[in-house]
Amino acid sequence: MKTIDKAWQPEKFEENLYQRWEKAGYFKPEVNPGGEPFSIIMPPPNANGSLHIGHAVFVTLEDIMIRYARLKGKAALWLPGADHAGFETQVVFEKKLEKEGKSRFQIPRDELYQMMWDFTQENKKAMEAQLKKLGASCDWQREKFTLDPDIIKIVYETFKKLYDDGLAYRAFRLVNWCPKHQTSLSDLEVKYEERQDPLYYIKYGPITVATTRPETMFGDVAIAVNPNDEGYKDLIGKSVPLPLTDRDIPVIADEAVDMKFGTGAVKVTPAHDPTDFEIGQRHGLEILAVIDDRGRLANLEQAKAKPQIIERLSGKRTAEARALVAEELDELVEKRNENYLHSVGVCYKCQSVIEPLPREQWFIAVNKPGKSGKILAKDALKVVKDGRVKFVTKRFEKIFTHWMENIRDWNISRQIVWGIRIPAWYCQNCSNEVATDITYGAAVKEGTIPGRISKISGKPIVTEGEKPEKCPDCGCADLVSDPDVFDTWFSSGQWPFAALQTTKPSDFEKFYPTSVMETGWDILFFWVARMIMLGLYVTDKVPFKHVFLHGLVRDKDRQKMSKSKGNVINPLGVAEQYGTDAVRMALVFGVAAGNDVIISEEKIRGMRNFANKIWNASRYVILRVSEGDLKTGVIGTDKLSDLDFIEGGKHTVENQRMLNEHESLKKETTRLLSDFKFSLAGEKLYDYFWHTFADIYIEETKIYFDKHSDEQIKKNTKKALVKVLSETLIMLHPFMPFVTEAVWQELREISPDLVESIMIAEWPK
RNA sequence: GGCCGCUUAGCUCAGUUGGUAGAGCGUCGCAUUCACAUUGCGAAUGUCACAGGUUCAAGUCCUGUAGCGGCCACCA
Repeated sequence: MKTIDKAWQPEKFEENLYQRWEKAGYFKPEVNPGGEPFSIIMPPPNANGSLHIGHAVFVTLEDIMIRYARLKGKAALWLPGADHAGFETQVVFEKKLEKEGKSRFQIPRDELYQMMWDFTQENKKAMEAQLKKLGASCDWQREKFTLDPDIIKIVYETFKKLYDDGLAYRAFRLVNWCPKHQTSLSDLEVKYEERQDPLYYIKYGPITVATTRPETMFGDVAIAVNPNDEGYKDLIGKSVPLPLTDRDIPVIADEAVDMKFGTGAVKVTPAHDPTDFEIGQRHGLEILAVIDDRGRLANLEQAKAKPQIIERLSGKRTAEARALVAEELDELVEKRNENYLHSVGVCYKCQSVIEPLPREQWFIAVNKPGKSGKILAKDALKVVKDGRVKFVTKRFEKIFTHWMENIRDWNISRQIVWGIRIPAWYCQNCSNEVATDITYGAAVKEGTIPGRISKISGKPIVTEGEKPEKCPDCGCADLVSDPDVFDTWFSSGQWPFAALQTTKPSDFEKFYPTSVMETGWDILFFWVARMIMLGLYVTDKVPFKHVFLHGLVRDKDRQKMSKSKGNVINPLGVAEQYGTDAVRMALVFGVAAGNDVIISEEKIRGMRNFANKIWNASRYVILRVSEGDLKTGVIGTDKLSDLDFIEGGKHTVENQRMLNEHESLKKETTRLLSDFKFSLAGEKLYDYFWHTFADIYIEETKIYFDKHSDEQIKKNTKKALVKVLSETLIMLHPFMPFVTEAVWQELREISPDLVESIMIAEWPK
């Protein structure tokens, strides 16, 4: 005697169902061998923590797309992965070390790398379990990690290709330096804050200059004025004394100087200010650095500072030095504008003020043609304009275009250990900068990372290119490797093709370009833009045909979720409490594409109620059709062998109306899903199932099950119930995979023609 | 400074090619051993920010105004 539970109990089903699906191979594209390829590369979550509610959004949306495609008979591949996440992870790990009273600067490079390797592997494992809990139907056998040796090999090949093409180059430039993390950052990783600081007016002999940063004056190499500024005409070409030092600096003329700002004269510090750097380049000025890696005054001897100044200021942090310099200058400070409002660049992770420092680093040229004729930014703009890459919410296309049109060269060197080591070597003898002849194929150097053996190649994993035998310029073997690692986005920018080229031999051929890239709009520039540029550059094809961007998750008061505000919803926690289906549905319901996702526990509870509604309405159908006992839930023995209606059979008007409405629902839902309108499709199904199928139709059937004795009508009504229910379940399945499958299995008891799993059912036509 | 978006029921938001305003949560009344109280039935609440315009018809298209939010930008 089989019974059916009175309520939907997700905890009783979810884990088992997921395991069954995975074991049956349903997550693999091979379940639909002849199907049209459909592919999504999962944005690999950072392996430095656990999944948060934002991850649940992408899992839900991508799983909806994949399950829908699979039900439509496509060979649907969802390729999972995890990201080592370079700097991000190192920041997390450094915090962890700090709590233990340690500093990363005390730990040898290889040892630190090893520690972080273990750290990310642990996180990765936990994240995989969490993705499964959320019902992600991705192909785990194709899972990739951004530090897999075969991925590193591809990243090296790309770098080499860019280098040979003249698009990856090493240059001595001003970079964004975080003095806390002691690494450079890309322009995107610098945030700007409005601040009020004093603006000092300082007398340099006959000229007064205005500055917010008097402490950089030791690096001054000139005074610049606008060539059209009558007031300074006579001074151009003359020299003025640099206070607190024993040297003079020239007065030069440059168009970049705004006559109306301050006194119309600027101190020029090429080593510590981007505009000044450019002025310096134009006039061939010395780059005199007086701030070190830790953001402290240094090199004051070379700057010819007076001895007592060197004594007093060397090693002082810039903020502290600022006040001290003002003090030393004394009456040379003509006046101070105390509350000058300006924006200051800070590190996006630690809010330390960014110091522009001159450093030798690797850059990617984005606006200039390579020898190949390719221009990264321009080519990327073109494919978007052509519609070869379509943004699902059109407005992001404008944002993308605007950014891409104003993009500047990209600094990819990071002075950290966690990441892919830049495979470049420098000759010690011929002082010739670069001797980078990268042999990437055998990316192996014994003992670099002790004890770390690749599962794939069986060789030790390293993050360095193989050392070239000799310098191509002078022939010596005295080569040293670049100590830096790549910006993590340089490797993740290659993710779609790199991942597909390293899973199965035919995957790239079959699944690239991928169908959809679904991710958060906050990484539109960081990631999506770079994927388009690099994907196009390396493969000559776009990496994806559609970009679907989702927003930020906020609470019901529109507040961003954060640990400090205490409004964080842990997706796994609420999934445990209300069921995964409820969480998933709550994350798409009422959310327009690209908009922020507003979530609250009440909303999740509402969707839990819906899951229960599905369960109970189905329970009713199963008990009715099988002639079971509605009260106890004991399923009867009657079965429906096929769902075709009896020839010439009679239908009640209610049946007929129901079947008609169901037909239009199918059309509508299919259209909405194909159009990426997940929210509308979900709402439609919700409304239909609850307020039409359950509230109206089922209620109507009660009447004629009780009152009519016509067997043919009864039979047709049963068939209509099962047909409408089973097809609606299939349509709901992408949204709520667990309850729909659980019900499907019960339904098979009374309708044996249904396929063994709803996952491999056919999308209703 | 440039660009983008938002303004619809008490709250949070949908609204698909312009065709008599919707959902979730909440509120009020009634029902209750009949699939489901994780329920059913019924009810209330909106000059769709404001001002113009196009149209037979505008929440939906155009122009302007106000408020809010976001992104980008090297102002010493």
